[in-house]
Amino acid sequence: MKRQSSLEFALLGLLQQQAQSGYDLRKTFATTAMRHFSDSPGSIYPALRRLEERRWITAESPALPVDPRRRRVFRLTAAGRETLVARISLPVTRQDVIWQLPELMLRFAFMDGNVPRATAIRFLTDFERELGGYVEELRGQWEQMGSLVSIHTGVLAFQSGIEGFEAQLEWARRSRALLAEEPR
Amino acid sequence: MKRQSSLEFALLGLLQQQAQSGYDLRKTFATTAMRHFSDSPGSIYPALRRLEERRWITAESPALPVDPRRRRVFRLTAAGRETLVARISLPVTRQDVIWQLPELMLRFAFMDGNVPRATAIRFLTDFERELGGYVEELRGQWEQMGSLVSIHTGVLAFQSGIEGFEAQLEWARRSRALLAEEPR
DNA sequence: GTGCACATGTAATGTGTTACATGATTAT
DNA sequence: ATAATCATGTAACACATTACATGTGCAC
Repeated sequence: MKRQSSLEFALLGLLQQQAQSGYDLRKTFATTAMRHFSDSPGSIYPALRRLEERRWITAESPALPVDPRRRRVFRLTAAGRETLVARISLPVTRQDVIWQLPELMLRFAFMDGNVPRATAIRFLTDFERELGGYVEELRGQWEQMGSLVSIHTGVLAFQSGIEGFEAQLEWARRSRALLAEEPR
Repeated sequence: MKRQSSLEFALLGLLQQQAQSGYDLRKTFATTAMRHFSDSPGSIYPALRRLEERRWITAESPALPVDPRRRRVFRLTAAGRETLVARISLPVTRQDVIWQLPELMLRFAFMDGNVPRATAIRFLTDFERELGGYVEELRGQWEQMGSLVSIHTGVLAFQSGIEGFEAQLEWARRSRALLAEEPR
């Protein structure tokens, strides 16, 4: 039961949306908002091979008789889809909001078409609870840092973190309301 | 000219503030806002040894004749201090705001007592410029995602990212004003 | 015909993670 | 006495990064 890496998860999610080649995926990582993933061939091709070995994706050789550019287009298998859905549906823990915020957002982003809307709403509910608790905890620490006689960059940096989390909280509340209202 | 890891940088910064043992550092990582660093012994002790080998820190044996608990208290050397200051003073690039935001905040947090206030102000100026540019770019992508007939979690997740960055921008502007006003 | 984008891959290296291991001191 | 905390360490493993390597098709 080895936990797959974030990169592998991202690859599964992208391949669920659209069957494509390693090169296509690299371009996505290089040019879109998923930039924080490396687009280096040394990370992506080995990761694709691992997914292939686990039978979560398959490579179909492209338009015949031969594609001179030997492109390999990958698509999700049923097992891959299951893995993806399982990962997306994981509960939101305090550990996640502390250490894995980007991955949580990725999970939310991949929910479309993979899980019912109720799951997305539950995700946001849990997210608000855990993140809210964490922000309170941080606030407590912040107050103990004492009335700053002069301005310390350390305290300011800490504040920046809190405000970032608060923005995410706000976003979650708004998004949950949107999803709840929205018909269908 | 090998680039040191974020962990090594964090260790240098903490040791500059206070000479302490590996165990103390682990506790800091485990309990404070620097939680996103692992507190596992398998990461910290080897990292401390690397820093020791490069002569950036030294271990002094504690209160003699013998500390039965064989605590090793580390402190920065002059060379270590130089390394720390150099890393803190690095220019803020677009790459940094995209891929290394947490590390940027760490650099800002460690500025106190290590670099003049003007450096902190310049940091924020550059930070605002680069982050502002990146946010504009993201907004452009967002508009091209098209008027969402229905609400997609993907689009919402994207929005969350933008709003997070905007919160950081706001913070930078406010903090820069504070630093500029503040006397001394 | 030269350079660039397409397309995939391997090898070396460093480092973070997890799990394991050891032993002393303090609290109950 | 015995559990928890203090304190440091190693070994196995997986993974990301960087650099290198190869070759095609197309545009100018």
